Amino acid sequence: MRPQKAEQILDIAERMTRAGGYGGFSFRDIANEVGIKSASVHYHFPTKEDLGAAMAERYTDRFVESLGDPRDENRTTQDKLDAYAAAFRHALVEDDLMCLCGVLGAEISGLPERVAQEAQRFFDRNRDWLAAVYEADPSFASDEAREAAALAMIAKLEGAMLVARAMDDKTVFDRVMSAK
Amino acid sequence: MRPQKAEQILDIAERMTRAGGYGGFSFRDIANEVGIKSASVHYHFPTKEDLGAAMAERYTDRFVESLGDPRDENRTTQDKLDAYAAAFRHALVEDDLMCLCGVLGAEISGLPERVAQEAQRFFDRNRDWLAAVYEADPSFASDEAREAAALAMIAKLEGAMLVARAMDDKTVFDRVMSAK
DNA sequence: TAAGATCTGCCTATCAGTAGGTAGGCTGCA
DNA sequence: TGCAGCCTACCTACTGATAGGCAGATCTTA
Repeated sequence: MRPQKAEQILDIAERMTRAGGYGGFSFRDIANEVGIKSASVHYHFPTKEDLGAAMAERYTDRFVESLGDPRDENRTTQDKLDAYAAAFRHALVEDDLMCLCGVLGAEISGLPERVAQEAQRFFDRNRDWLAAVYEADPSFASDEAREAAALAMIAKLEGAMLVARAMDDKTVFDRVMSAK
Repeated sequence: MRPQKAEQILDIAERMTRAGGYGGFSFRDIANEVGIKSASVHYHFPTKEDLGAAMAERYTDRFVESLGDPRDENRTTQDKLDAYAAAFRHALVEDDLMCLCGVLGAEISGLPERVAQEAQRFFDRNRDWLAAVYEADPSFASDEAREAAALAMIAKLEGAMLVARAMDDKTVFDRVMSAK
């Protein structure tokens, strides 16, 4: 288990990053909010890259874990897909923030290596989860088709979040998701 | 007309922003590449907000202008939509960069006001262009339906770009766009 | 069980580097 | 002569990061 203070630091860094990107937080910003000095933040996370990678790793693990088992036979495929979309919707509407790895993905070539790797892992894990869900759908004939559908679903959701935030209109998300 | 040097400055700022976000360029970065001093960049664009807003404005104007007339009767609806998707594809594959306003949209709450406004204008203009294209499609019964379809198209394209870059795999874009 | 050693979590102080931004001067061209 | 365009030189504020120290908890061992 990570110390409570470290979790608190990650909470704040995550919120600031989801609002303004990887450059949107500094060790001093975080320290001020936690109520410690910036040098003490370095005690928990030696470098900004360490902090960024830990933040993205935790986000991905939590997110994928919240989705549950993609092969759970007690839930329909549609239920799982609805729950998947609801996870994104929650991040946008409840948190009033962008998806962390969506933000990081947008500025990926400006990120430290390990942060970029963790951001990439989010999308790999999401694709795998959705592709596993689609295994129960006989209308998909191949792994390639399932993977393409998975990527399309992720893209639509990330895009819907991004556009909703950019246009400063959260109804955009629902309109995109229910468009024919 | 803007002086040639100012255009060059915007070119470099745009490329750097599309790679690493609004925080991904500095006046010094740009000055070094242009071959002048950072103080001279301030001569052309007094503040970073001025530069950022001009960059986003130029990007939007060029992009929308390249799309042509959405009500042009010499082109089919499908042709126009294909050309629209191709414009995004070009930005990703040819430039090897994210959409400028996609990046800005992702970090929108951390942007200076006028830059955020220009980013928003990109999406407004795109929505209007697509909605106008859909006017020729009788399967859309209302302005609301056309607007929803327009937003869904933008979201899918921005999302496809974002995911393709985050996963460091440009084939993702085509797979998303051709998924059933 | 007492004494010493070590660990945790924070502090102060400071660093070199970079950020955006400004004042004022030089140069060459219309 | 005037001004566009660039320069030098500088500013303040902030960046991530490091060194060294200190109080208190915890562990070790004689």
